[in-house]
Amino acid sequence: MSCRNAEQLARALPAGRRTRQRGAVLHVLLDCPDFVSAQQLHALTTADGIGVGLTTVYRTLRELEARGRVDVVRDDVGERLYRIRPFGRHRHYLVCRACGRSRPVEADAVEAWVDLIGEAAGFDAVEHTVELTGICATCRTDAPAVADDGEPL
Amino acid sequence: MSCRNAEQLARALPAGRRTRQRGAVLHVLLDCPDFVSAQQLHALTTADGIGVGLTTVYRTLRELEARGRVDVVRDDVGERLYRIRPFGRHRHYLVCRACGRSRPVEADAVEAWVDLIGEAAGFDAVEHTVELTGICATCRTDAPAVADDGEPL
DNA sequence: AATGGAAATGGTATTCATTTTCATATAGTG
DNA sequence: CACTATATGAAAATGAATACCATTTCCATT
Repeated sequence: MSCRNAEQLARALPAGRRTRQRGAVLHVLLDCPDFVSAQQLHALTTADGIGVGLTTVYRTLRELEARGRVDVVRDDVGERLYRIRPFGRHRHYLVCRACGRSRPVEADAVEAWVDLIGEAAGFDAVEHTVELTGICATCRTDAPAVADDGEPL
Repeated sequence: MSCRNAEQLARALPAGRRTRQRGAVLHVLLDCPDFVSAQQLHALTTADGIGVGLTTVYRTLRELEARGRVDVVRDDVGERLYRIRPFGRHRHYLVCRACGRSRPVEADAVEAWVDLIGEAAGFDAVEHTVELTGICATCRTDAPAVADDGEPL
């Protein structure tokens, strides 16, 4: 577990008290370049020896979400997946359905479109979610990352 | 419960056998201009006297989804909401967070953007979900449709 | 360093949408 | 009408997320 993101961690933290558990959740999140679930984070902190209760993981994630420090998507089961917001502002992602790797995409066009639509319809306080999934070039070329039954090979 | 959508119903049905239950689910769906949950559909068919088992409601909805006859969104709890696809093809919606009323929006720009992004990133089989929510003009002007605690007034 | 109270933690129980199971009923064909 | 693949649905299972609440911890203050 590296610490190269120390200042980013410090920036993300300032919400209430500094506790071992919140630090652990953030550390794991910062080491995950892709979206992870609360359950996975719980397992990862446990594996790291710094156990964090499931309740606290959920609470911390909700707080980070409220503070706009993470982006959230839902997988096909409706489970929430979290990822540290890489550039400080709201982003959308293209996620590979095979390997799970995600990359932020340039979405200014969509933001503008949303504003336009909302205004045209006379809606206030318009919020939006945009999620893109596909098969990345690597997974198309290489052997599939998962078997047909969904089990890792 | 009107029958003005008889031909639409007939077009939507052709999947497996013609049963009382599937007809009932479709009837209720066609009478709902907005998104409804599986649980609500189950309650509605029960209220209509044409009871349909919860299992069958879920099965029918999954079939309709697979056949592309309904659009699906998720509410903030992750619950799936269904709506008959009004123009035969994939649509996106602007949903009022206060009254729940939804309207399809013109999203060709987004479809084009998605294709562009997918191609630029070298992704295949790109799928997307776009959901817009806001407060409609009526709800902004009139008394709010729900109390602060979320209970209907 | 000691204190005290507000904030945070986490094990357990609960909720609730959705899925699975499987015995029974039904559609629709021959 | 009989027969069989298909459909139904009650009950049980699953699983993410939340509520509860006794216990612990942070940290400003003395």
